[in-house]
Amino acid sequence: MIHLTIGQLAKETGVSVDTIRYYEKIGLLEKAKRSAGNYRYYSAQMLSELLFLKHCRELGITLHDIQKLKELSTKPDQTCMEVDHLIDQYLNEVSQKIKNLEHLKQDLYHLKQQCSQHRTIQQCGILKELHQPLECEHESHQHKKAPQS
Amino acid sequence: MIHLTIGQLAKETGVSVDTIRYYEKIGLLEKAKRSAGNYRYYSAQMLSELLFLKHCRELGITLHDIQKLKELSTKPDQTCMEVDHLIDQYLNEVSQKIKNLEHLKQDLYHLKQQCSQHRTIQQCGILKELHQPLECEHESHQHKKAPQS
DNA sequence: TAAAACCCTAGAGTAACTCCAGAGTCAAGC
DNA sequence: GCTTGACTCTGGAGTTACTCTAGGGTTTTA
Repeated sequence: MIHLTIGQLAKETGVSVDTIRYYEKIGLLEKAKRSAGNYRYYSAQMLSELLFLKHCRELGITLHDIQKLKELSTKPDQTCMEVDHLIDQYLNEVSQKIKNLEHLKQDLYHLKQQCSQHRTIQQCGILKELHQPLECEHESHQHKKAPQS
Repeated sequence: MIHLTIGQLAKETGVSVDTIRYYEKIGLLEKAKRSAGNYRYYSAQMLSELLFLKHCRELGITLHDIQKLKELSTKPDQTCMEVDHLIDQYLNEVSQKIKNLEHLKQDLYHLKQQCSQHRTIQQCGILKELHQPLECEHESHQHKKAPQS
């Protein structure tokens, strides 16, 4: 019978202690059992649950959508169209993000060309260019939202 | 002499009213002059400042780094090595993000193959797979951080 | 003169954590 | 038995870059 403390679970899964407590707090992870001293402890089942969460997160699935997946899991006889659809959505999003980033890369590259080292700020082509509308080869680009770090 | 209200400035630049006020609050944009009725109003100079901000954001430059760029701008005789370096950093980041997303896309695509429509949740290959470690062709991938939406 | 359209402020909310202080618990060594 | 260090607990604040709300004032238009 596995019986892990939260620190051990964290090590085992690569998910931080804080994050595990956070998942519990928002109800994404079942409330852990407690020892006499009020420490959380975890079974193999919980470990596997947490790994599921982790894999989903690595795929960029939001906590909200993970919740949806978990709810779907409780209805074993429904078709999995919805699951399929959700993954499709993420595929589209990722493809779109890649496109936007490629544009961004072009723009940044173009910007970089404007300035070589050993000039002064006053002559800096980069700063000059940033004060103008961007107008590179791909005129019609619109990365509506700047990517979050 | 241009004399724009905040709403007009927002329309002109495509930056929301809330965002403009936010930039002022955090000191990224100079405090606007006020009319008798306490309305902000803006000159052509301010408009151009805001466009600079906007272009930077479109390139994914953080507010913190935009501040840095502005500070550098006030030292016209320094070399622009730092500016160059900053843009380089963003180029690297963007390239790395693209790589990670390409991996992600592979993973999601692989996942999608696991399930065709018209199965039940119980048989769903996607959900099954999410409960296992991901192990696709590119064994050694590590998108350390899931991409933010 | 009244309504619609605009503007003001302060503060809360968003996602998904991360970090902190202050306190309790546990195992090992002396 | 006691101390020390490593671990755990809680509640709450901080992060980024906004966005939204409530509750009010101002300006413009009909």
